[in-house]
Amino acid sequence: MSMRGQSISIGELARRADCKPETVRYYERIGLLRDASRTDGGQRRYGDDTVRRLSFIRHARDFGFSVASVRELLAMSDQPDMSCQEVDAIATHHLKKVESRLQRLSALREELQRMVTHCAGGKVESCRIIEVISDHQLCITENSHGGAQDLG
Amino acid sequence: MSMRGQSISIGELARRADCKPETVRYYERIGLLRDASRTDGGQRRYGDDTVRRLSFIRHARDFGFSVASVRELLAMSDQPDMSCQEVDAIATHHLKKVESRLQRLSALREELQRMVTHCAGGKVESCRIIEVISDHQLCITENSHGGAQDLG
DNA sequence: TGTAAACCTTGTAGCAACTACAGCTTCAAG
DNA sequence: CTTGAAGCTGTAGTTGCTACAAGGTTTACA
Repeated sequence: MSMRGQSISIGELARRADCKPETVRYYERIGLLRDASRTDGGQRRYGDDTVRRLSFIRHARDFGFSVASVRELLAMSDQPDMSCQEVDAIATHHLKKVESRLQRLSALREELQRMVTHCAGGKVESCRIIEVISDHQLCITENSHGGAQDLG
Repeated sequence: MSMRGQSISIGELARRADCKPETVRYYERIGLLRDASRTDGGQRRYGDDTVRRLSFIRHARDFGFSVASVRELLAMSDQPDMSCQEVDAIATHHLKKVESRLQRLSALREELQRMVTHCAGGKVESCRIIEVISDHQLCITENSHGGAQDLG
């Protein structure tokens, strides 16, 4: 095995994949990235394969896939001969979740718009925003109820 | 001070505000709810005022306001004579965040739809989904880039 | 009055997915 | 050969809860 291409430091790797060294170490710790080879002094050195792998991870995370899903996607992409049914299943499942999130969020936007529009700028006593938050009855949409999922 | 109206247990309170006892204790710990009065045996007892306050908190959280924002909103609603400019500012700020989140999410949905639609169901080798995640160049929208914010 | 179920108590640890230190060592440029 | 940036490990913090364990209290019913 040649050492050629094992010349990228953790900082450089992070820069190329648009994240931070801490994140790289974190991914190594949880097993998304394999243990890196080291210099004599103990610093990590990477090759282009890891740049590609890390970029894949970051993009998938950007797309909103959970680390667990990324793990599965990585395992599958490591086996090019496999059927991609499972890949499709994960993506479709994710799409469903995104769609329902989208619905909730847009109901929420309408409610907030309504609140803000109706706030006359007077006293807190008669503030439309406080009222709507206090009394769910004043909501138009039923969608805006149902448990907050990290919207905040 | 009469003890009348201090007869609601933590479980009952939680039920009325649609959350769990653990959450109530948590809110007490972080100072969103004041320390409750206790029975001789040391159990918490509440009045209707707390039911209203907790409902307010839960609704605000449902609307996606952070605990920090809820804290500010509570402080303001405790002062009915104040101008509600700040309330409006918090809500408007929140609305902006919701709107940008919404845009990102809908770009994400399109990309996922495109991925899933183009996945022919063949081998992982030629899987459209894996390709798009691997290579951001294949994305249509620019919006789908920019750092994942708790999408899942 | 006894007892058993249902509820409550505190404290602690866990979740996701990082992020931010502190206190030290190593590397690379000049 | 020095200096300053970057890297190392390990641990704790973030947000907003949730989930125990190991006990104590309340309440309803017989």
